[in-house]
Amino acid sequence: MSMSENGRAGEHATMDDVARLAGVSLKSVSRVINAEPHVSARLREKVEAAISALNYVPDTAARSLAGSRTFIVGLLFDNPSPNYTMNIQKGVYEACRANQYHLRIDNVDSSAPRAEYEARLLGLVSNSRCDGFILTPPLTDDVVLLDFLDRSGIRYVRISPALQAQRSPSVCIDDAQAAASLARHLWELGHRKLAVVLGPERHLAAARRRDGFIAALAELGLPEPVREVPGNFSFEGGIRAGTELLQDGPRPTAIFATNDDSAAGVMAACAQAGLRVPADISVAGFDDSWIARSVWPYLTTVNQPIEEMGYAAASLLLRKGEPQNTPHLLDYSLVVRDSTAAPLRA
Amino acid sequence: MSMSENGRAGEHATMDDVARLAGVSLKSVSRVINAEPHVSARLREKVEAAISALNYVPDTAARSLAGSRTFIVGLLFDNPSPNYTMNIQKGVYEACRANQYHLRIDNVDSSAPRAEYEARLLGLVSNSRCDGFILTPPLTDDVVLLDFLDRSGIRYVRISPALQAQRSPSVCIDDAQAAASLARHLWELGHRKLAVVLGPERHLAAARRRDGFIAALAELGLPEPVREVPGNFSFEGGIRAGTELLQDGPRPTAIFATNDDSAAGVMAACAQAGLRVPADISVAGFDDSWIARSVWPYLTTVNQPIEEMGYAAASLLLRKGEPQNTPHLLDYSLVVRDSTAAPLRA
DNA sequence: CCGCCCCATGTCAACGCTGTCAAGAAAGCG
DNA sequence: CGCTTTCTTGACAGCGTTGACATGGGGCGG
Repeated sequence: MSMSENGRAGEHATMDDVARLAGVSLKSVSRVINAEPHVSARLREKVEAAISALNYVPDTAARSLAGSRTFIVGLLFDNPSPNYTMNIQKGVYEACRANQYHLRIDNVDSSAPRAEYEARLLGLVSNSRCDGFILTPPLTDDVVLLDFLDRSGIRYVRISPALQAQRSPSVCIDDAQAAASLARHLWELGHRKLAVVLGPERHLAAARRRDGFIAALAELGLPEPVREVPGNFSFEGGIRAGTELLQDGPRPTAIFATNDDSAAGVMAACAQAGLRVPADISVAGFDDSWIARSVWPYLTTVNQPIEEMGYAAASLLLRKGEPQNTPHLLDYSLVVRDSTAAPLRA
Repeated sequence: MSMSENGRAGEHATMDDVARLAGVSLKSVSRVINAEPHVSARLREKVEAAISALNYVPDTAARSLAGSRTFIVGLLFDNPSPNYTMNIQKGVYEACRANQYHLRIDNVDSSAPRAEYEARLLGLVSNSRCDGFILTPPLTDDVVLLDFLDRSGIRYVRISPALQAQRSPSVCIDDAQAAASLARHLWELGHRKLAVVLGPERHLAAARRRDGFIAALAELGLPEPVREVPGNFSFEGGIRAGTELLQDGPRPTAIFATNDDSAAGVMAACAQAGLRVPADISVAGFDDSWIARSVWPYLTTVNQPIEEMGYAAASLLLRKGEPQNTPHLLDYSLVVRDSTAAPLRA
């Protein structure tokens, strides 16, 4: 109906205009906008007509000044991997938009000195006047932050928390099961000499991936132990880990890196060592991030619905009523691409 | 001085509290906060002491309701490449933070039908009540949007605009010169058979890179024409372009892809064709995005200070007084890594 | 048929800050 | 030394919305 006909520069209709045009009181307009009960259908219609005729959009500043809500969701990042961050952000953004909320993004840098970092983090949270926060790893497991939020009565939803899953609403996938499905995939291809590239020590989700992977193989009856080398979720770390695995000891026929960046690094190490993926060696990652399709061959990995997780987290945060503290589990899926294949017969 | 001592949940000090503690009027506090003239040093000190004692932070909602500013900068994206977007965002964010501004991010999707896209874009701009906008390509060259902003008297700064450089404040690098420096690098290594992978047709910056590259070679006296194949700034596009260049006709000894993603694709195509980079063929990109260090060998490329561009753009927007419409030029730098080397003697 | 309660709607004072205007103090000038 | 100008400070009314409360009409039990 309403054309993009708002006309003159900077002239915004106010609630007053709507009320006058609809012939009702200010408060009634407010009621319609906020979907409050005790509004007759007729009144609602009149108001809605006036709103769209005037192309009225409520003024957020006035709303938050008068009311108790700010209509802002805070998204907190620390040390972002660009792809992950972008995807989360996109999902959260869409959910905010659907709920007429705005998104405020803040970065903290945990590599700063702890005291400074903490001061900044708590300052950010207490001064930004958001209606709630969405936390991503590793902030999800920062006990100081969680304590502060709880103490202040600020709502928050965590994405893929590793600690105290029952402490707050959260969304995540079953990392262990997901890694297990990858383990079965490699097993079924015929791989028996396997290795894992671990994640950062404090990243507990990475540890769960490792555990799920190894447990699944044990269950399948893998004869020999899985080799494990450290990694740090980065491409360089992947190169180092891959190099280590290829140089010393018996060479694995398949390597599972606990995220895609590491896996890409492992593939680079293989190329350096003159091995062809997947003919000579299989490599698999985890996340299905953008890099999984920016390497050749395309990476076999586990897809986490990252954007969807962001969307779900924001929806959880914005939903009225008492939040559930049980984790909201989303589906992962195994994405078989070109970096895994049956091992050559020796 | 001030500890993170703001104490009880949700209790924020107001200007009233500050005024009372400092023993001055409300308005005086306001003056200090807004750095208005005509404030004695003594008064300023008293107020500042009270502010930090109370850990006072002005309420943005009230400020924007009462005043004419909203303290929000809008950052508009369309079809974001994750790395580019993240870096711009980071720079803009930091500049906002330095100026006590907040950042609002909005995405539009230009692949939607034109009418819908336009309605959304203009709605976004006119309803979001930002003090100004930062535009990134390709939004920088959307004439409908620019007209609307100008007509509405809304300030904006463009990052790397391609059209009508004098129309608004903008920040950019000299794409042609940057590509030329890459051309000279390849020339000096001894390459004489060169090829370019182009960018999306409408991306004019990509065209400028191509032009600068070719012009520099012509000036150096390159005996034969540079081969050109289409690309679309994506990894897949790079693979296709690379494959095309390697299959038909005389094989180039060096390939310049007009962005890093394409370059990574070209490298993948080389690997598929059994060629080794840089021994058999050199590859160079443009952007120095994150992918340049997520491939092996690490990519030789041109560094655009993307984050800095975001920072500069926001600073320009927030600076008081009449903005300059001459482009704000930032420095690029040639980043020589491992993907380029002297060609083998035939 | 009366009184009570509930539903629909309205009135009005905040919310925390800035813009306008006024007033007092200090400084400049002849 | 008195008058004007300039500098410094303050009083007060909104900004556009919501929350608390008031009001009046209709349904329902007794």
